[in-house]
Amino acid sequence: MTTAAWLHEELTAVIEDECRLRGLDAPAAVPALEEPRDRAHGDLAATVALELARSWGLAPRALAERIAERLRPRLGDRVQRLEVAGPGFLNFFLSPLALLQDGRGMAVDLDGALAVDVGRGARVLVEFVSANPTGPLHIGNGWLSIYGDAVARLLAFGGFKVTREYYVNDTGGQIRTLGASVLAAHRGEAIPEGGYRGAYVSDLAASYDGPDDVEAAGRWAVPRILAMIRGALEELHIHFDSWYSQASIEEGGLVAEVVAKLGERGALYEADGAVWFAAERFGDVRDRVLRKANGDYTYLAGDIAYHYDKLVVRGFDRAIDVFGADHHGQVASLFAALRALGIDETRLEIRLGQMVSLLEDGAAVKFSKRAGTAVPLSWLVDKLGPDATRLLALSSSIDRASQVDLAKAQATSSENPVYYIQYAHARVSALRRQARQAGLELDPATDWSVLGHPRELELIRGLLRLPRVLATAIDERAPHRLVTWLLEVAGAFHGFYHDCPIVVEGDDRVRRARLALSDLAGRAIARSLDLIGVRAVEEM
RNA sequence: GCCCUCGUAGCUCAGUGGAGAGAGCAGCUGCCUUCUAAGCAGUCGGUCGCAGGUUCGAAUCCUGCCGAGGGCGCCA
Repeated sequence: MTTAAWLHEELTAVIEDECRLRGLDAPAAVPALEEPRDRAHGDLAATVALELARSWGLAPRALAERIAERLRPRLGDRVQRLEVAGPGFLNFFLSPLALLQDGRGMAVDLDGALAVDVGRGARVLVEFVSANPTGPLHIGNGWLSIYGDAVARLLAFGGFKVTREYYVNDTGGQIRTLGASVLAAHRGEAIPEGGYRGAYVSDLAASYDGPDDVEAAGRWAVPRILAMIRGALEELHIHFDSWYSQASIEEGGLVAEVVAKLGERGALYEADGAVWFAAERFGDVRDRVLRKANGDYTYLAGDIAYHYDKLVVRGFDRAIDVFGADHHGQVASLFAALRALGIDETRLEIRLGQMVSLLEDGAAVKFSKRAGTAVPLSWLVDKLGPDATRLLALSSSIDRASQVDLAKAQATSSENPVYYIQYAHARVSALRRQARQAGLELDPATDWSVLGHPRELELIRGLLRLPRVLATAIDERAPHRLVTWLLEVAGAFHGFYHDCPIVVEGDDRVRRARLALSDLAGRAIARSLDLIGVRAVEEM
């Protein structure tokens, strides 16, 4: 057991005992100990006294003193000092021994230390990218593809059975527009108003040999464009388990079936020759058309059927959609439809990523296919490589509209954070090689008690933070938290490496312990990099 | 007009109920005859958009305002 877990147990025991003495109900749970930002406040801190003071009718400080007094005799040599500070914080100063024990424990069983099983085998469908197959992916698409892929990796690590799916919008007006663009280019005519003008259109048109029909040309072009999209994703090590066709849902009759189901539940009405979904009654901001006056189904009708397919027909326990903020308008409608269909809406989770823009000459330029400001994803990957691209995309939260400074991303590529992290791993790899050559055996269970340098302790503290960070990253679907941790721990490792000789150290016991610590850092970094899909290199 | 998201250092961003707010880049200053200097150390830099409120405690929660982005189609 880690020191933090053990302290939490002791603290809980004291508080429960104190409750009995006072005839009070024990709190549902004593919050976990926190790591204060300021080391002057100890290694771990508890805020229970502040939280319980009111209901116990005591001054927080007095309550903290009382808890501290009861706790002190139980602490032994793993805690150097317990002090009450500020308004009533309980600050624990651990003995180096406790940290070293925890570090050694983690080194001996890293898998055990990191294990989280929040998924319990639940089947989750993660839908992401799903960009219309009318042109190559741009950087904005790319950012969210990388995010979706990292979330899928995290969920799989967290015990979910994950399926990655790309929803292919291979039907409807845009495909006709695409077909018309290809045909026009094929005939050497001008691209029609509102059509697709990229170079890929003329490339495709050159090899088009089908009939002179807009539908046919569109259907012909889609798989070819999808191949381009797939290629760009493969470069980033993003693979899908399933490419799900919108047309197939329509042709299979599911759209009609689901619309009928909504009708049976009294959620539909007709007006102006169209079939409407009474979405407002189910929480949407307005009602929506599902079937147009001309008999065609709307995109929303297909999307509702698609989600019905995910959650009912295919029976996934959970569906996670990763959308760009420009699809924000769909969210309320989809949830309204789930409510109307009687499907537990908590099974659907929609992650909206804010828009990505390009920073050029200090001004943001939005990605727009029409305005011609969409930079192809593959262009950036060619410049930076998959690792730097992925790390750049994952270093900030998707809740924030991020700005990519292309000039900086390229010019400072050697100073890119990805190299800082990979360099730490490469250094560990070099140490392992040199240790082998020097006949120094790597043993995680070696005696760690010979360590104690501030750099060593700082690195161990950082490593011990990983289990909590990982759990949070999974829970919040926030891979950027792992990136933040990687940067911190890489920094701690570089500091340790700089000040603490390892293979060349004279004291053999210290050599072995430092090698074990380095090795642990390397494994923890490699594991985390793998979860965000960035390679851990052996040398640089 | 209504709805959603965001506003933190010159720039790009962490931190979303805990104690004097952090990192990287940019600027300035040191450190390579020992395991990779793609490194380490120091320094400069902030009314956490503004104003109220809730709380023992607010960058974090609530309200209003300002600013940015997105949405509000019988488009997809």
